[in-house]
Amino acid sequence: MPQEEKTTATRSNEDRYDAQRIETKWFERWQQDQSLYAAEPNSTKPKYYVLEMLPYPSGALHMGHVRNYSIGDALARYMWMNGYNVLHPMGWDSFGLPAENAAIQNNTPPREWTLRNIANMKAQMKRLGFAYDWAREVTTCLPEYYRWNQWFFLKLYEHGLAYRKKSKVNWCPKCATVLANEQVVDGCCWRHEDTLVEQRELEQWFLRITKYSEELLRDLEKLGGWPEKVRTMQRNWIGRSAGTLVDFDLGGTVGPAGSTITVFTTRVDTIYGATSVQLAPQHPLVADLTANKPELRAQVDRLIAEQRKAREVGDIGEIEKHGVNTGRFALNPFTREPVPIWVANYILMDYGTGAIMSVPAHDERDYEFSKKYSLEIRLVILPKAADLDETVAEPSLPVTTLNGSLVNSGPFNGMDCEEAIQKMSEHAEKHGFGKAAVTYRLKDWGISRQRYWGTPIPMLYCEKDGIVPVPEKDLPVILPEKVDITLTGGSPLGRVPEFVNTICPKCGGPARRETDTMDTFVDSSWYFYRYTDARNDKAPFDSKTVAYWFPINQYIGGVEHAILHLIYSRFWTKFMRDMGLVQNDEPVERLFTQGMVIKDGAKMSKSLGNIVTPDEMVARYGADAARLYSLFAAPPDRDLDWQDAGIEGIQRFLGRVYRFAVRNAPKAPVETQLAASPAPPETSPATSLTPEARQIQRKLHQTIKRVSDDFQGRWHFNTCIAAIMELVNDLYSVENRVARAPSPAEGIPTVLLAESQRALVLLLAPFAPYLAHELWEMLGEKGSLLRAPWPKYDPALAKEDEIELPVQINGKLRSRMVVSADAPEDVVHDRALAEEKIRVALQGKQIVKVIVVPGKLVNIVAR
RNA sequence: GCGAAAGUGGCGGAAUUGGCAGACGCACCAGACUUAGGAUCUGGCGGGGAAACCCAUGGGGGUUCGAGUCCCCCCUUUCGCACCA
Repeated sequence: MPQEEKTTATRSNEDRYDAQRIETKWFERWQQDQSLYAAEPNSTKPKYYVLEMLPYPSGALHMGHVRNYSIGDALARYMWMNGYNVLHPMGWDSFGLPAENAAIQNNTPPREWTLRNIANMKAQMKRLGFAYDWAREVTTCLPEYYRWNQWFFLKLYEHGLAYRKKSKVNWCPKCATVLANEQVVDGCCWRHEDTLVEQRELEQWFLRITKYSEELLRDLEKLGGWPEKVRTMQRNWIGRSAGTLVDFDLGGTVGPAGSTITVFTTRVDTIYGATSVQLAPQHPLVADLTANKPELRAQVDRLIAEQRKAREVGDIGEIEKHGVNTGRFALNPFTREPVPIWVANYILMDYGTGAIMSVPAHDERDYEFSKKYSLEIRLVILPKAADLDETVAEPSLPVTTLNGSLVNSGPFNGMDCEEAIQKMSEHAEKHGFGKAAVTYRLKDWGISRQRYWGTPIPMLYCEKDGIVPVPEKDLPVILPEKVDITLTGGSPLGRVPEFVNTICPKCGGPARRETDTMDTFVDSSWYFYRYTDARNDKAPFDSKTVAYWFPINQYIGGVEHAILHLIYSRFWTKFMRDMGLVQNDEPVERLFTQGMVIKDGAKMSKSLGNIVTPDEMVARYGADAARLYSLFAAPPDRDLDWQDAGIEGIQRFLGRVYRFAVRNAPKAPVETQLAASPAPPETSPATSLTPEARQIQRKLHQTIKRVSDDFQGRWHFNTCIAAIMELVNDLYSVENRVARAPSPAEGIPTVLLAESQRALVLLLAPFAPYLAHELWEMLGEKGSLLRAPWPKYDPALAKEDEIELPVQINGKLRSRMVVSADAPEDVVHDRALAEEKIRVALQGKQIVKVIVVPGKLVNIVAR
């Protein structure tokens, strides 16, 4: 190659990296082939289902989306290149409140607003070059999708898993609708963190997710590919607690005849020490206890106010314990002793039974409370340690250990706590005043929403036949278009007579439709099954097709869905399995939660004005640069601090790659220089290479190894992109050295150069697809880059010939020496001691020990 | 209060099993090419010191030939849980 061509860059337009030109060219080509990223039907390849969480079409993509999809797209492309049949779809979680709010503000119908946003965001995704199979696109707000929500609802109803009940529900005044428990955070609405959720008594549809409480908990053990953090959050949310229900008899003094107070306890072994019963202020019996006692009622109301206030502050744990004595008594069924009934502000109605037995000697809260009100404290458990220690007369209270034995407990004296819990539960059950029980924090999923933009619940109310499901053949129940959606006066659908008024399919008489719509988390509970068979109009999907693709091999999204979407969709899968629709117990094999994109130390948000938009980045730097930077700036599981200057560095790097390729573009078709397959060992044996060529070859194989390893393991794309940069830096540095060399024979063999360029393009393909395609074409390659085999590395060629070993004296660096990489230990040992600097430093000292760590260092211990 | 993760140059971040702390990138400095440079190429770049060297991974102890990495105590940040009976 003539030297003039290899010197530093010239200013010609040809070798300028013009991201817009390259990306526009390929963007247009990709638009013409809609099947480019389609999965192969009847493929013999192994399948791989990679999925990013579908977005809500809010209007435009933000950088968090770009990051999420850049990770998924890199993986999808990598798996394609590794010979997998890849499913990589995308869709729109397109029902929901923002569309209604926008409609109210801009006077645009929700449907129009939503579809316009989808069109915009889809165009953005395409421009960013994400490889989605758009033929499988799912849009949850269209009847072709939501009819299956309705179908599933009917199936749930048939199986007794959907039911209607009147109950206290969470109401957000700003959303003007009911919320699920999962949508309440610290007593406030998940969308309005400053808005306290109210309790309203309403008739609502619930899904019986609690039927699967135990399995949802147990199967978390199977999800080894999930972050431990997410599993812990789900475990906490399900909140399993094993204990005993015990009825305290009221002796007919309170409430209807035979009324009892049922308490839940995990420590029934301490029941002989129960010296009071505590009720939540909202407990139903409180009404009877306070009947004709306005003074008492007022005190209870004060307790309720205290609870509310603590919730508001979001710190119920810090509430000062207060209680009132009702003056009534309940019988401890074990001792037949009457104990006073109190109402206390620290007892929660929504946990357990809303009533507890108070055992001050063996529970910290009960101890604190009973001390305050001078209630009796009765010791019934002796810790083992205190038994042995003669000098301690009384163990310090409260004693909460399970490692003790019972005293003052009648026939149960002397038993271990564990044994006593079992025996006493059996005893209670045998005598009809209790039983072993498991309680969960998880409650049934309330899905009714008093809003317009959602799936209509396919139910009718007939005066004669009561609740009647819409017959399957009448699905979908279409969401009407022209609806007044202002926030006043309950469900908007209730104001559409032609929707509400219908005919009962049973009796033919008049009937009213349900006017609430479904929680949008219903939509996302099963959408990923629909992708496998997205255009099916006979069923939500074909079970055989699902069996081929499921479970999802890799799911990628934000950790904010750890308990909402990710627990609902696990429930949905288990229900569908029990229906025989799917075979898998769990929808997602591996879950990856990427970090947030932040800027200037805060999450990007309009109100803070620290927004960087993808459109802006694509226009200024190109899609490749935006994507590559979102992967390079931080490991994907950590938060990413966006810096505008950082993306410029990435753009420079892409320019360096491009210019190197242009300078060294093959003069003849590649086929004549290089065998068709990338088989480096044969094409360029290490032995005959100049040091420069060998350096490139070694770096090339090391880089392939590093990038491949990262995809297989840690997904630290920041370091593997850094590795590719190092390779490019080495290519530049060798190019420069060769250009300055006296003899042309020092050059890099054309074959090795071509091999390096080819591998470089392949390594970049998952991260920067536009540039990779451009260079692939420039190399004269004809086949699809997406299906080109991922490069292989040869460990022998990746190995260093010589290494620089540090030589330490007492752990301090004193010298360095270059040795052959496989030099035997004794040679390294002798060389180290012969080093000039070492000899000087060791003068007057005595060598105690020499530690040689092959390939790492030498440390001489001397005194 | 309990649990988890994190804390490394001016900045984002490397250091996969205890083995040269600071890879890669940004910013900055210098040189080259240039009418010009917000382009490109080359080199420098933790702090102190003239140098030999010394000091440095939130702070303090410890284990070890050797600690960013392991152990103990403490501080800060983020996240999760929080009177769960």
